[in-house]
Amino acid sequence: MVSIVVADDHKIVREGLIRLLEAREDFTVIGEASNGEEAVAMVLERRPDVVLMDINMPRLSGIDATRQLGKAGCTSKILVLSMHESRAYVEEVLRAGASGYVVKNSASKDVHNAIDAVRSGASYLSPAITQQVVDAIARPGDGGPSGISMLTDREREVLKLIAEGLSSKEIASELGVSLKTVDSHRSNLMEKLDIHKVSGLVRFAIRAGMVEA
Amino acid sequence: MVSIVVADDHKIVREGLIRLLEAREDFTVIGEASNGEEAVAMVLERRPDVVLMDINMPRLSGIDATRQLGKAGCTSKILVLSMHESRAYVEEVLRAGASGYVVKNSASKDVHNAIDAVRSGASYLSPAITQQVVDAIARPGDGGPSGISMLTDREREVLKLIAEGLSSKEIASELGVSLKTVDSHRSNLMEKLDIHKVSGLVRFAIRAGMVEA
DNA sequence: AGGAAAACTGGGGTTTCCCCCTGATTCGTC
DNA sequence: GACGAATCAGGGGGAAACCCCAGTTTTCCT
Repeated sequence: MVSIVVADDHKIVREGLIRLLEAREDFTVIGEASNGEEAVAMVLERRPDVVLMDINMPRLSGIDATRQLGKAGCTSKILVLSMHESRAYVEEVLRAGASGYVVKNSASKDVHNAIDAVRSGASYLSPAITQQVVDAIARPGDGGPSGISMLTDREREVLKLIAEGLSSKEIASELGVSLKTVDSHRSNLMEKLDIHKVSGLVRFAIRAGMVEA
Repeated sequence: MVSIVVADDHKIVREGLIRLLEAREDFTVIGEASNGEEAVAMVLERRPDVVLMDINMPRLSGIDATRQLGKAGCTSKILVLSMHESRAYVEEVLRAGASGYVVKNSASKDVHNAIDAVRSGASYLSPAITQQVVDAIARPGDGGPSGISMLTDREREVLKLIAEGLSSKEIASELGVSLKTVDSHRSNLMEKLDIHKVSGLVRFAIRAGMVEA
């Protein structure tokens, strides 16, 4: 019997997923969470075999939740569910400690297979993205890890706030640092991403799932 | 017996929805579509009682698909499924001719109720958004349709280029007009949309489907 | 443990661009 | 003629982008 916690911010999606999971008699859903914080707390308390975690969630993203669970020494296998197929995403998710990455455009059978895979200690990547991972490995000199992974935590934070529409001054006050510091981070991340316009940063942040469109 | 077509670009979401729908014995799903064009073709061919339509779909958005079905004289009731709760969305959806608006953060029971409602000729709006619609009606002078429809062709063109990352100077040369003209359009469209930051414009343009993220 | 590298922090100054303001002219439509 | 749309213009305030720099802390590697 495989115990599972489902985390997704949309109730109806959660319900649907649970139905699909419980079509397998050896799967049992022991909890559901509607945001990242709730997911972390629930997983640490109930210790499921597998966590089916959406990326886009309020309060704490699925990626950050995965990271926290890893630091907390949690042994539950984490299967990330995402609507994005971009390489940057997959990298981030796997580095955060997830065991699998399933795109939402998968059949329920694929999810079943993914759960079986991570249960046995393996990794699972949706067919749609394995090719991209292979591509990424095949050409390591194409400019590096494609973006977001080369940013520091602070730079990611600043990027997110830029994309949300805050001015540098507002970001400075939000983060409790000086305007000049924000300016530095801003310059540095623009240099790293080779994106030198706000519009480009916003699109990048949206593609990367850091902010909603 | 109520016949239903489900349109959503994520297969797993479709599957989940179908399960939830068929939990009601008087509901039967007679087709599923993964994009707007497919949805329009299928609905016109199979004439379901109800269409459960996601907004975010490739090729043709759920809103545009709804509009096309209306023009084609389709009598199927359209129930739009959306992850957004903003007023601008709801207005656009209803003006496109949909009979209902259900946020994804609803329980399956709500979807059942919504289908019953539109079947009997009524409208259905998720509790989360009814208040917003009431607000919008209560103050009709707050700017009108609150969206892209109030922009002129030229302003839309400028907005698109802004969102694509061009500077005003580049837009001017692209359109073959002076920098000052672009500046005017820029100011005017910002005023109309009440969005005064590039980041906000980019997100708006992406939501409106004018540019890719 | 010790040192190197990176990250985070802060500052000064310059240039460019954005944003808003007030105007104006032409054109087509109602 | 009134109106809206599109075109163009000047000027001013402010933010952003880019340049230089440097101190502190954290992280990483040997």
